Amino acid sequence: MFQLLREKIDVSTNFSVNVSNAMTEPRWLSAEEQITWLELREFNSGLPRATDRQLHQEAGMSGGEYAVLAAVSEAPAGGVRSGDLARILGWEKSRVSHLLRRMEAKELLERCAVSADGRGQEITLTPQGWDVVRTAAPGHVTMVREIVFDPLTADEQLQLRNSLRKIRDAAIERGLW
Amino acid sequence: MFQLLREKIDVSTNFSVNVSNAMTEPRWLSAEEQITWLELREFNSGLPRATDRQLHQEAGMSGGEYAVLAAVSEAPAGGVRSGDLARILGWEKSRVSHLLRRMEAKELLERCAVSADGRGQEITLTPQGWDVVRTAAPGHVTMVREIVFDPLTADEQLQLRNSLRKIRDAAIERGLW
DNA sequence: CATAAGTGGGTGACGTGTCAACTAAAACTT
DNA sequence: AAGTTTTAGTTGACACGTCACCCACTTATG
Repeated sequence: MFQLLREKIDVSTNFSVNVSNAMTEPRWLSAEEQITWLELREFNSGLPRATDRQLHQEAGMSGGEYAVLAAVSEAPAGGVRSGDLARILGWEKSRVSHLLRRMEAKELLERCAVSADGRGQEITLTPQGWDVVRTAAPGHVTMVREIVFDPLTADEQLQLRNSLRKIRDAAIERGLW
Repeated sequence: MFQLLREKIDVSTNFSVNVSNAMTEPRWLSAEEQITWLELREFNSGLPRATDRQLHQEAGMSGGEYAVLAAVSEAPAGGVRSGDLARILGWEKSRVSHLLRRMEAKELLERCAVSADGRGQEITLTPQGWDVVRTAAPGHVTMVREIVFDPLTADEQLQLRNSLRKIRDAAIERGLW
């Protein structure tokens, strides 16, 4: 009936959509649009699942952990503030906080108070942390290249990127992101 | 150092990558590729987050729940087998099982044993379940249209879909998906 | 100086997805 | 008919992201 997003008239159950919601009938998705939307959903879950699985199997690490290790490894020697980390990764503070706690428990990184600001802290990789990124990076980058770049021409890659950026920018502008 | 996926030579710490991993240095991502990859990651988390939020606020429902309700509403009157549901949605059986249990508790649907196959079951929407999809659908489809279709031309939509399909097909073929 | 407002960061509950192991009922096999 | 293998579906442990608060420290305002 509501095949993921399209309205399909079914004579056996005649109901009236939208008596209260809005005066105008929404613009339902066409068959074409629906295929695109499903492809998008499939992609949104499938790609992260695939890359996460690779990381997990080959490096015993989640995608989030990799992102954090990589971001911290990028930072100036002194360490990073966890708020900056949140900004760099575009994550919520609490998400960062939770993940840092788990990673600290695994001794991948250290959180130590910073003198200048009583509430701040600085994150540094432990030697183990360095080892882990270092050994994980080659396998991960290879996977990423194989899965997203190899199947596309340079032109398609650019087109794809631009389309995604357009969607994101428009959404941000409208406060939907 | 490992800025999410590119190698950045840092003279202060000279280590040798890949002593054990593989003989050949992996093909690191170029600056361009890296931007694309980050855009992809951002998209993969951002779009579901945005649509889920809309659904949650306006319909008190998760994206997964919407998908199940929609899929079941599409099915022939007799109900769906949960295995078919898993196939339709492309989900794991356990994922479906967990979600069905929660949704049954909310009385959005019913699971009843089917006579023909002793281990099977058929899922049917409750009247409440119907109500919920029916009222949620217009708002959700509007959101989807605004966030992914409105910002793109018809041509871009098609290009996008094709690129995503290419990536997915190649990944499936290689067993990466 | 005191008090209010803002900021850096943490906490706990909750819903979710994954994996691996499991039960029970078909469906083959000989 | 007895044993083996599939198949349908469940369960539990675990990691994760979100949300809504909360706490401690800093900064601005009076």
